[in-house]
Amino acid sequence: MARTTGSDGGKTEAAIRLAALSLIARYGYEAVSMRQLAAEVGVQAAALYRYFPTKEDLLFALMCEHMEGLIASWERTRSADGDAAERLSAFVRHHIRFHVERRHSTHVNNMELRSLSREKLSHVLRFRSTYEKELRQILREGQETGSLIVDDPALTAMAIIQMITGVIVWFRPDERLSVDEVAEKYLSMTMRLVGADDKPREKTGVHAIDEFRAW
Amino acid sequence: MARTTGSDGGKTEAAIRLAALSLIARYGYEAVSMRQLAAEVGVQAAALYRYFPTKEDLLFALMCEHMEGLIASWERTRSADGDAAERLSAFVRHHIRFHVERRHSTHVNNMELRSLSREKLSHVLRFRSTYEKELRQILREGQETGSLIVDDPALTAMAIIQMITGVIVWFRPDERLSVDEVAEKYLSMTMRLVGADDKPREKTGVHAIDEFRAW
DNA sequence: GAATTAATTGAACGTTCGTTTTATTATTGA
DNA sequence: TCAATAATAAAACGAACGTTCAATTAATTC
Repeated sequence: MARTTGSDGGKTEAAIRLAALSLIARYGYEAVSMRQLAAEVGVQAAALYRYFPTKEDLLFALMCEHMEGLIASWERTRSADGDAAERLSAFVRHHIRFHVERRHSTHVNNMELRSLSREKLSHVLRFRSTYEKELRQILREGQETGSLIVDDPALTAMAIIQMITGVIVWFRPDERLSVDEVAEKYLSMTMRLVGADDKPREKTGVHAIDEFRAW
Repeated sequence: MARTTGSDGGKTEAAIRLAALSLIARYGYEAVSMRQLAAEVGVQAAALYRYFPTKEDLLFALMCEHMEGLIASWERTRSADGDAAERLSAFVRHHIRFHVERRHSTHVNNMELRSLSREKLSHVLRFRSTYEKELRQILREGQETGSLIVDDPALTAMAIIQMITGVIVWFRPDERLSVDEVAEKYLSMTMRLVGADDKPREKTGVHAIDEFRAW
């Protein structure tokens, strides 16, 4: 046998990406074999090589897609106006929602960096650094205007990102808390962490994003 | 050839554990082969099986050693007296120091859980839960006495642990910051996060641990 | 409807994996 | 000094790995 009825390159590639994210998130990149992935897609292992030249290229493609999506989504969401506290609120809310809605690719991006070659790794790290710089700039502005308590913007940015990304380690939808409830709790902790009161952000930040997200 | 001159079971096992932590932390459990590990130790692969029945048992032993050490170290450090803020300070300082000093085994414990079988996994998770409960109890006490702002003790405990464990991802000794400087910065952020001022902890917490750590 | 292209199969390649077995040597204790 | 035991080497096991190649069929184009 050979080409199957109804086969479509576009759909097959999408199915490969989806299955790969799910399997790698659960078992790890090294532990997932190309045959296992092919079986999940419902195809022979050789068919995968029509879409991705090597296993590592597949991993790299998944990571790039995630990071490009993250940066593009934040660029669509962020607003130039607003003080540092308001922009920080928007950043935290967006970050948590984006990552909770993409648990698998977030896991892959956080856990599988060591499986990339030097060049591919530095490519992904450049994406990361672009994104982290957004948070650092918000913190630095808050530090300069005195509206936020930020001892070390770079260190604080790492601490905040690790805290709010950590949601996906334990959070599962359909539990006692919704995504939005969790996001608000993490936002409160983040704002206290930088010495900003809850009050101002509740007046401004919430509804601007509410409209965008169509609650 | 067979037994080599000067060979010693105790030293060989220790060398295996050390090399395994280093290799697995760098390349990941699945990516490290028994032959690669044996070469790092300076021994043949078959010799490893005199100390660990399987590769997974080796990983499990490394994880248990780390968690038992963490819990025992905290039990030696913690003090029954002091308010919630003081006990939280001690917890954060101890956590950061312990993990920074054991970067490799911390990495292995955080990244390789998925490579364990169900039974071994639940064994390690029980260690984790024992340790996390210590932090939750501190936060709950602070919540009940009103000395700390804690909306949800379990959620706050996860957020704090993920933030302060994240140090090992970016922190390297011999840089612009020492371990203790980093620990103090994270402590400040943690205390603000739970709405506790810097002032009281600087008076009490620091010196009690200073003596223990022989600064 | 014939030619071309897209999509996939099935078999095979050489390599590496975790692990076992057997033999051999160093050390220890009587 | 000699048996017993501890520690290792060397070779081999079958299984699984990522990947390639040739053959084959479905869809598309003219």
